Amino acid sequence: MYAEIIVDIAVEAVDRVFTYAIPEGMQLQPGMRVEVPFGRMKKEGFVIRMKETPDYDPEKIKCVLSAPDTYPVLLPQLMALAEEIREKYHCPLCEAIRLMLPAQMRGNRVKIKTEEQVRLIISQDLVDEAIAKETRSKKRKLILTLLSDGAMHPLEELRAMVKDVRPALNYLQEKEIIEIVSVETMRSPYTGRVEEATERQLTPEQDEALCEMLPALNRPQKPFLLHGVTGSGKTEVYIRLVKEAVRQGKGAIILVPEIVLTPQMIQWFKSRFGDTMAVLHSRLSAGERFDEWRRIRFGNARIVIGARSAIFAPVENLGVIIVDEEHEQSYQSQSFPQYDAREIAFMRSKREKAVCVMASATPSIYSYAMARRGDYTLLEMPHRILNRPMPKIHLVDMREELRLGNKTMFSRALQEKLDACISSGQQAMLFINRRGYASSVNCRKCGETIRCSRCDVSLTYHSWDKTLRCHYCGAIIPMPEKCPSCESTYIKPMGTGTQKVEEALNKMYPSAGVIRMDMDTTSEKNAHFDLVNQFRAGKAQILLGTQMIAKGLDFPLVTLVGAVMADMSLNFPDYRAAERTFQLLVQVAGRAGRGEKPGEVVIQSYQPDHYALQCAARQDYRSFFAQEFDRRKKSLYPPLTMMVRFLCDAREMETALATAEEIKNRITCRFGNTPLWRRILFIRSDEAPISRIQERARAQVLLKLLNHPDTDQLIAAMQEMAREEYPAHTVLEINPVSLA
DNA sequence: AGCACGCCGACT
DNA sequence: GTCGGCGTGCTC
Repeated sequence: MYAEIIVDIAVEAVDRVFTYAIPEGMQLQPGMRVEVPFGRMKKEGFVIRMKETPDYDPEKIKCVLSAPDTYPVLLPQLMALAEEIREKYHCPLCEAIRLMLPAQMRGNRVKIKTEEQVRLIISQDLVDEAIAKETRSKKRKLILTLLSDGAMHPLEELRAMVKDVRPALNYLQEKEIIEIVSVETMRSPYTGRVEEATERQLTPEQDEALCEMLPALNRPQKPFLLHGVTGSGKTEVYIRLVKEAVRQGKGAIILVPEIVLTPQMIQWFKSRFGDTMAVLHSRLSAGERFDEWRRIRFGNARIVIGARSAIFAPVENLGVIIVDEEHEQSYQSQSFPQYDAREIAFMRSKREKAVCVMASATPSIYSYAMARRGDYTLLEMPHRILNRPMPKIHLVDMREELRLGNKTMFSRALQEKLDACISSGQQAMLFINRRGYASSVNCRKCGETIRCSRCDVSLTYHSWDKTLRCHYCGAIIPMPEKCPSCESTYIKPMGTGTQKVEEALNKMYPSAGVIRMDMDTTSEKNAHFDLVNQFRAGKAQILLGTQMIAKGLDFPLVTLVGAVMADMSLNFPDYRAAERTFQLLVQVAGRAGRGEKPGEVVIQSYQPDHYALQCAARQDYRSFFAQEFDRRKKSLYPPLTMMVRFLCDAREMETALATAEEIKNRITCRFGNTPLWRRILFIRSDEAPISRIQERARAQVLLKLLNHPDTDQLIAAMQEMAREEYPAHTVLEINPVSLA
């Protein structure tokens, strides 16, 4: 017998199967991992298929060396999916396969944790006799009594019950009364009990959405886009759907944006599904990750909740895929291959006939467009559970405040409501999308802004240690006494950041307690979790923070939410600025009024007429979508087109620019006279918006491509181009998350 | 990826 | 005359 094998080398030149002979007695199946001789190297590979007769010179065929596992590490469905990924993202097959295996599995560095366990090896009826005979040692008597149930007992357990247990055990082992064996164990981060949560009555909206989705478990259907407002109870719908899948003997995958941000989601699922659930996210240790993977692979866990890469979990008989907060950018991988977990979810659900649900309170423009076109089935839940009202939203024009002499960062409206909220003992959340004390430090005399010496960005003042910090390279310098360019001492922090707001709040409400959550206060391991819990426990009345407090948190006592500078993200040089601002504001506003008391929201803005703010204030997704989609269509932006960018970085801007220019010219020469040229709507090479980061000059080639089946060839060609060597280091980005 | 094979410049 | 530069090309 022969096996066709993909060798684990990520290069196009070897991205094809090689035929190996299977030695006598070796049991191989497609999907298994093998070690093979390759050239004069020893390499890992994957069995793609078995063959009776080789189509390669049998004289030259070598033998498989070994198979490290006894089972296929790749399920057939996932092997097929890997092939599909190779085609779609133009990567070698082994790169696609790597996505599907826990990192430690490669390179044979798998350490399987073992635990010593003890049990009786004499028959049950001899035990009492043995216990009776143990008059010499109380310890041995106790051990035998503990073991008399015939079950395996972890050595640790005995150690806890009997001190200095080892000699006694050795004695009993020698007498062949007990045996001590090593048993493979799992390092499971979330072992635990099922605390049967009270089943909540579904609202008619939830029920209707669920009833639409359930039939898809048995009859393949288009993916669903579940558009449910904040607080509409999407999680409960997921749970019911998964429950039914489990009842039918199927498994489920639930994707969440960043698992550390949604501990609540895990709690909910854990309380319903207990140990049949596995959790996969970036903060697990290598060992934990591997064990969770094995629990899934061997069917001990059939429900998987995890971040982006969990879409590749080896769940057999997959019934449901849910993508929660579908609009989040974190579903797009930033490393090669640049897959999008939502696309993979779609591909996988189609292949495995699973129900696919994309859900959000603020669907991405892409998904809603798909739904409108009929590629997704749209389900809407426009009301909150328990007839709770949506929060009342006030949009405040900060220009008007200034005109009336209010120079503080809080409008009169926010100030009043904050006063009322604090004095009545309730909780408030304030959102400001910038960390640090101020946005920049400016010289009042020459107008100069203090910039990072290594990056092309302004430095941010941090008040607690009086430093200036670069948020791109992390550089820290002491706050200078005078302006670096004109030596004037009249330099001053401008604008507002979380630290400045914190300072103001502490002054205004000395006894209320303020918790600040941003990159600077959450860098330690459990800081995020701890701060959230402190606020939930009522240790402070005000939670202040950046993006990270905007999503997924559920504090029932919060009745007031303020967005201090709501339009900050609106002026980024990015075509998604409006979409991001809208999403952020709707999500932030959604934190208010999640408990019994209704919530209020104050959105402060200098551009209150902008449709992103207007629509957010009305919580009017449809209107926002209509206007944004129209704008994208007019300006030819995604999802109607594709943005592609080569990012070239080098020591000197000259080099970076030259490389960008060269790439642009090569594209022009190569495709200028072909029909594919018509798919390129726009090509330009120039400096990147942030022209220097960490002392590296940045230039770019920016392309806008028409969505068309044959655009794929262009992408493939560009991917190849990006791999070549240039004077400047070059990477290709497809629909990049940031255009900085 | 790694390594061999192969065709042109300065040295034991 | 050789030692060695790293440019193509192959690996079952």
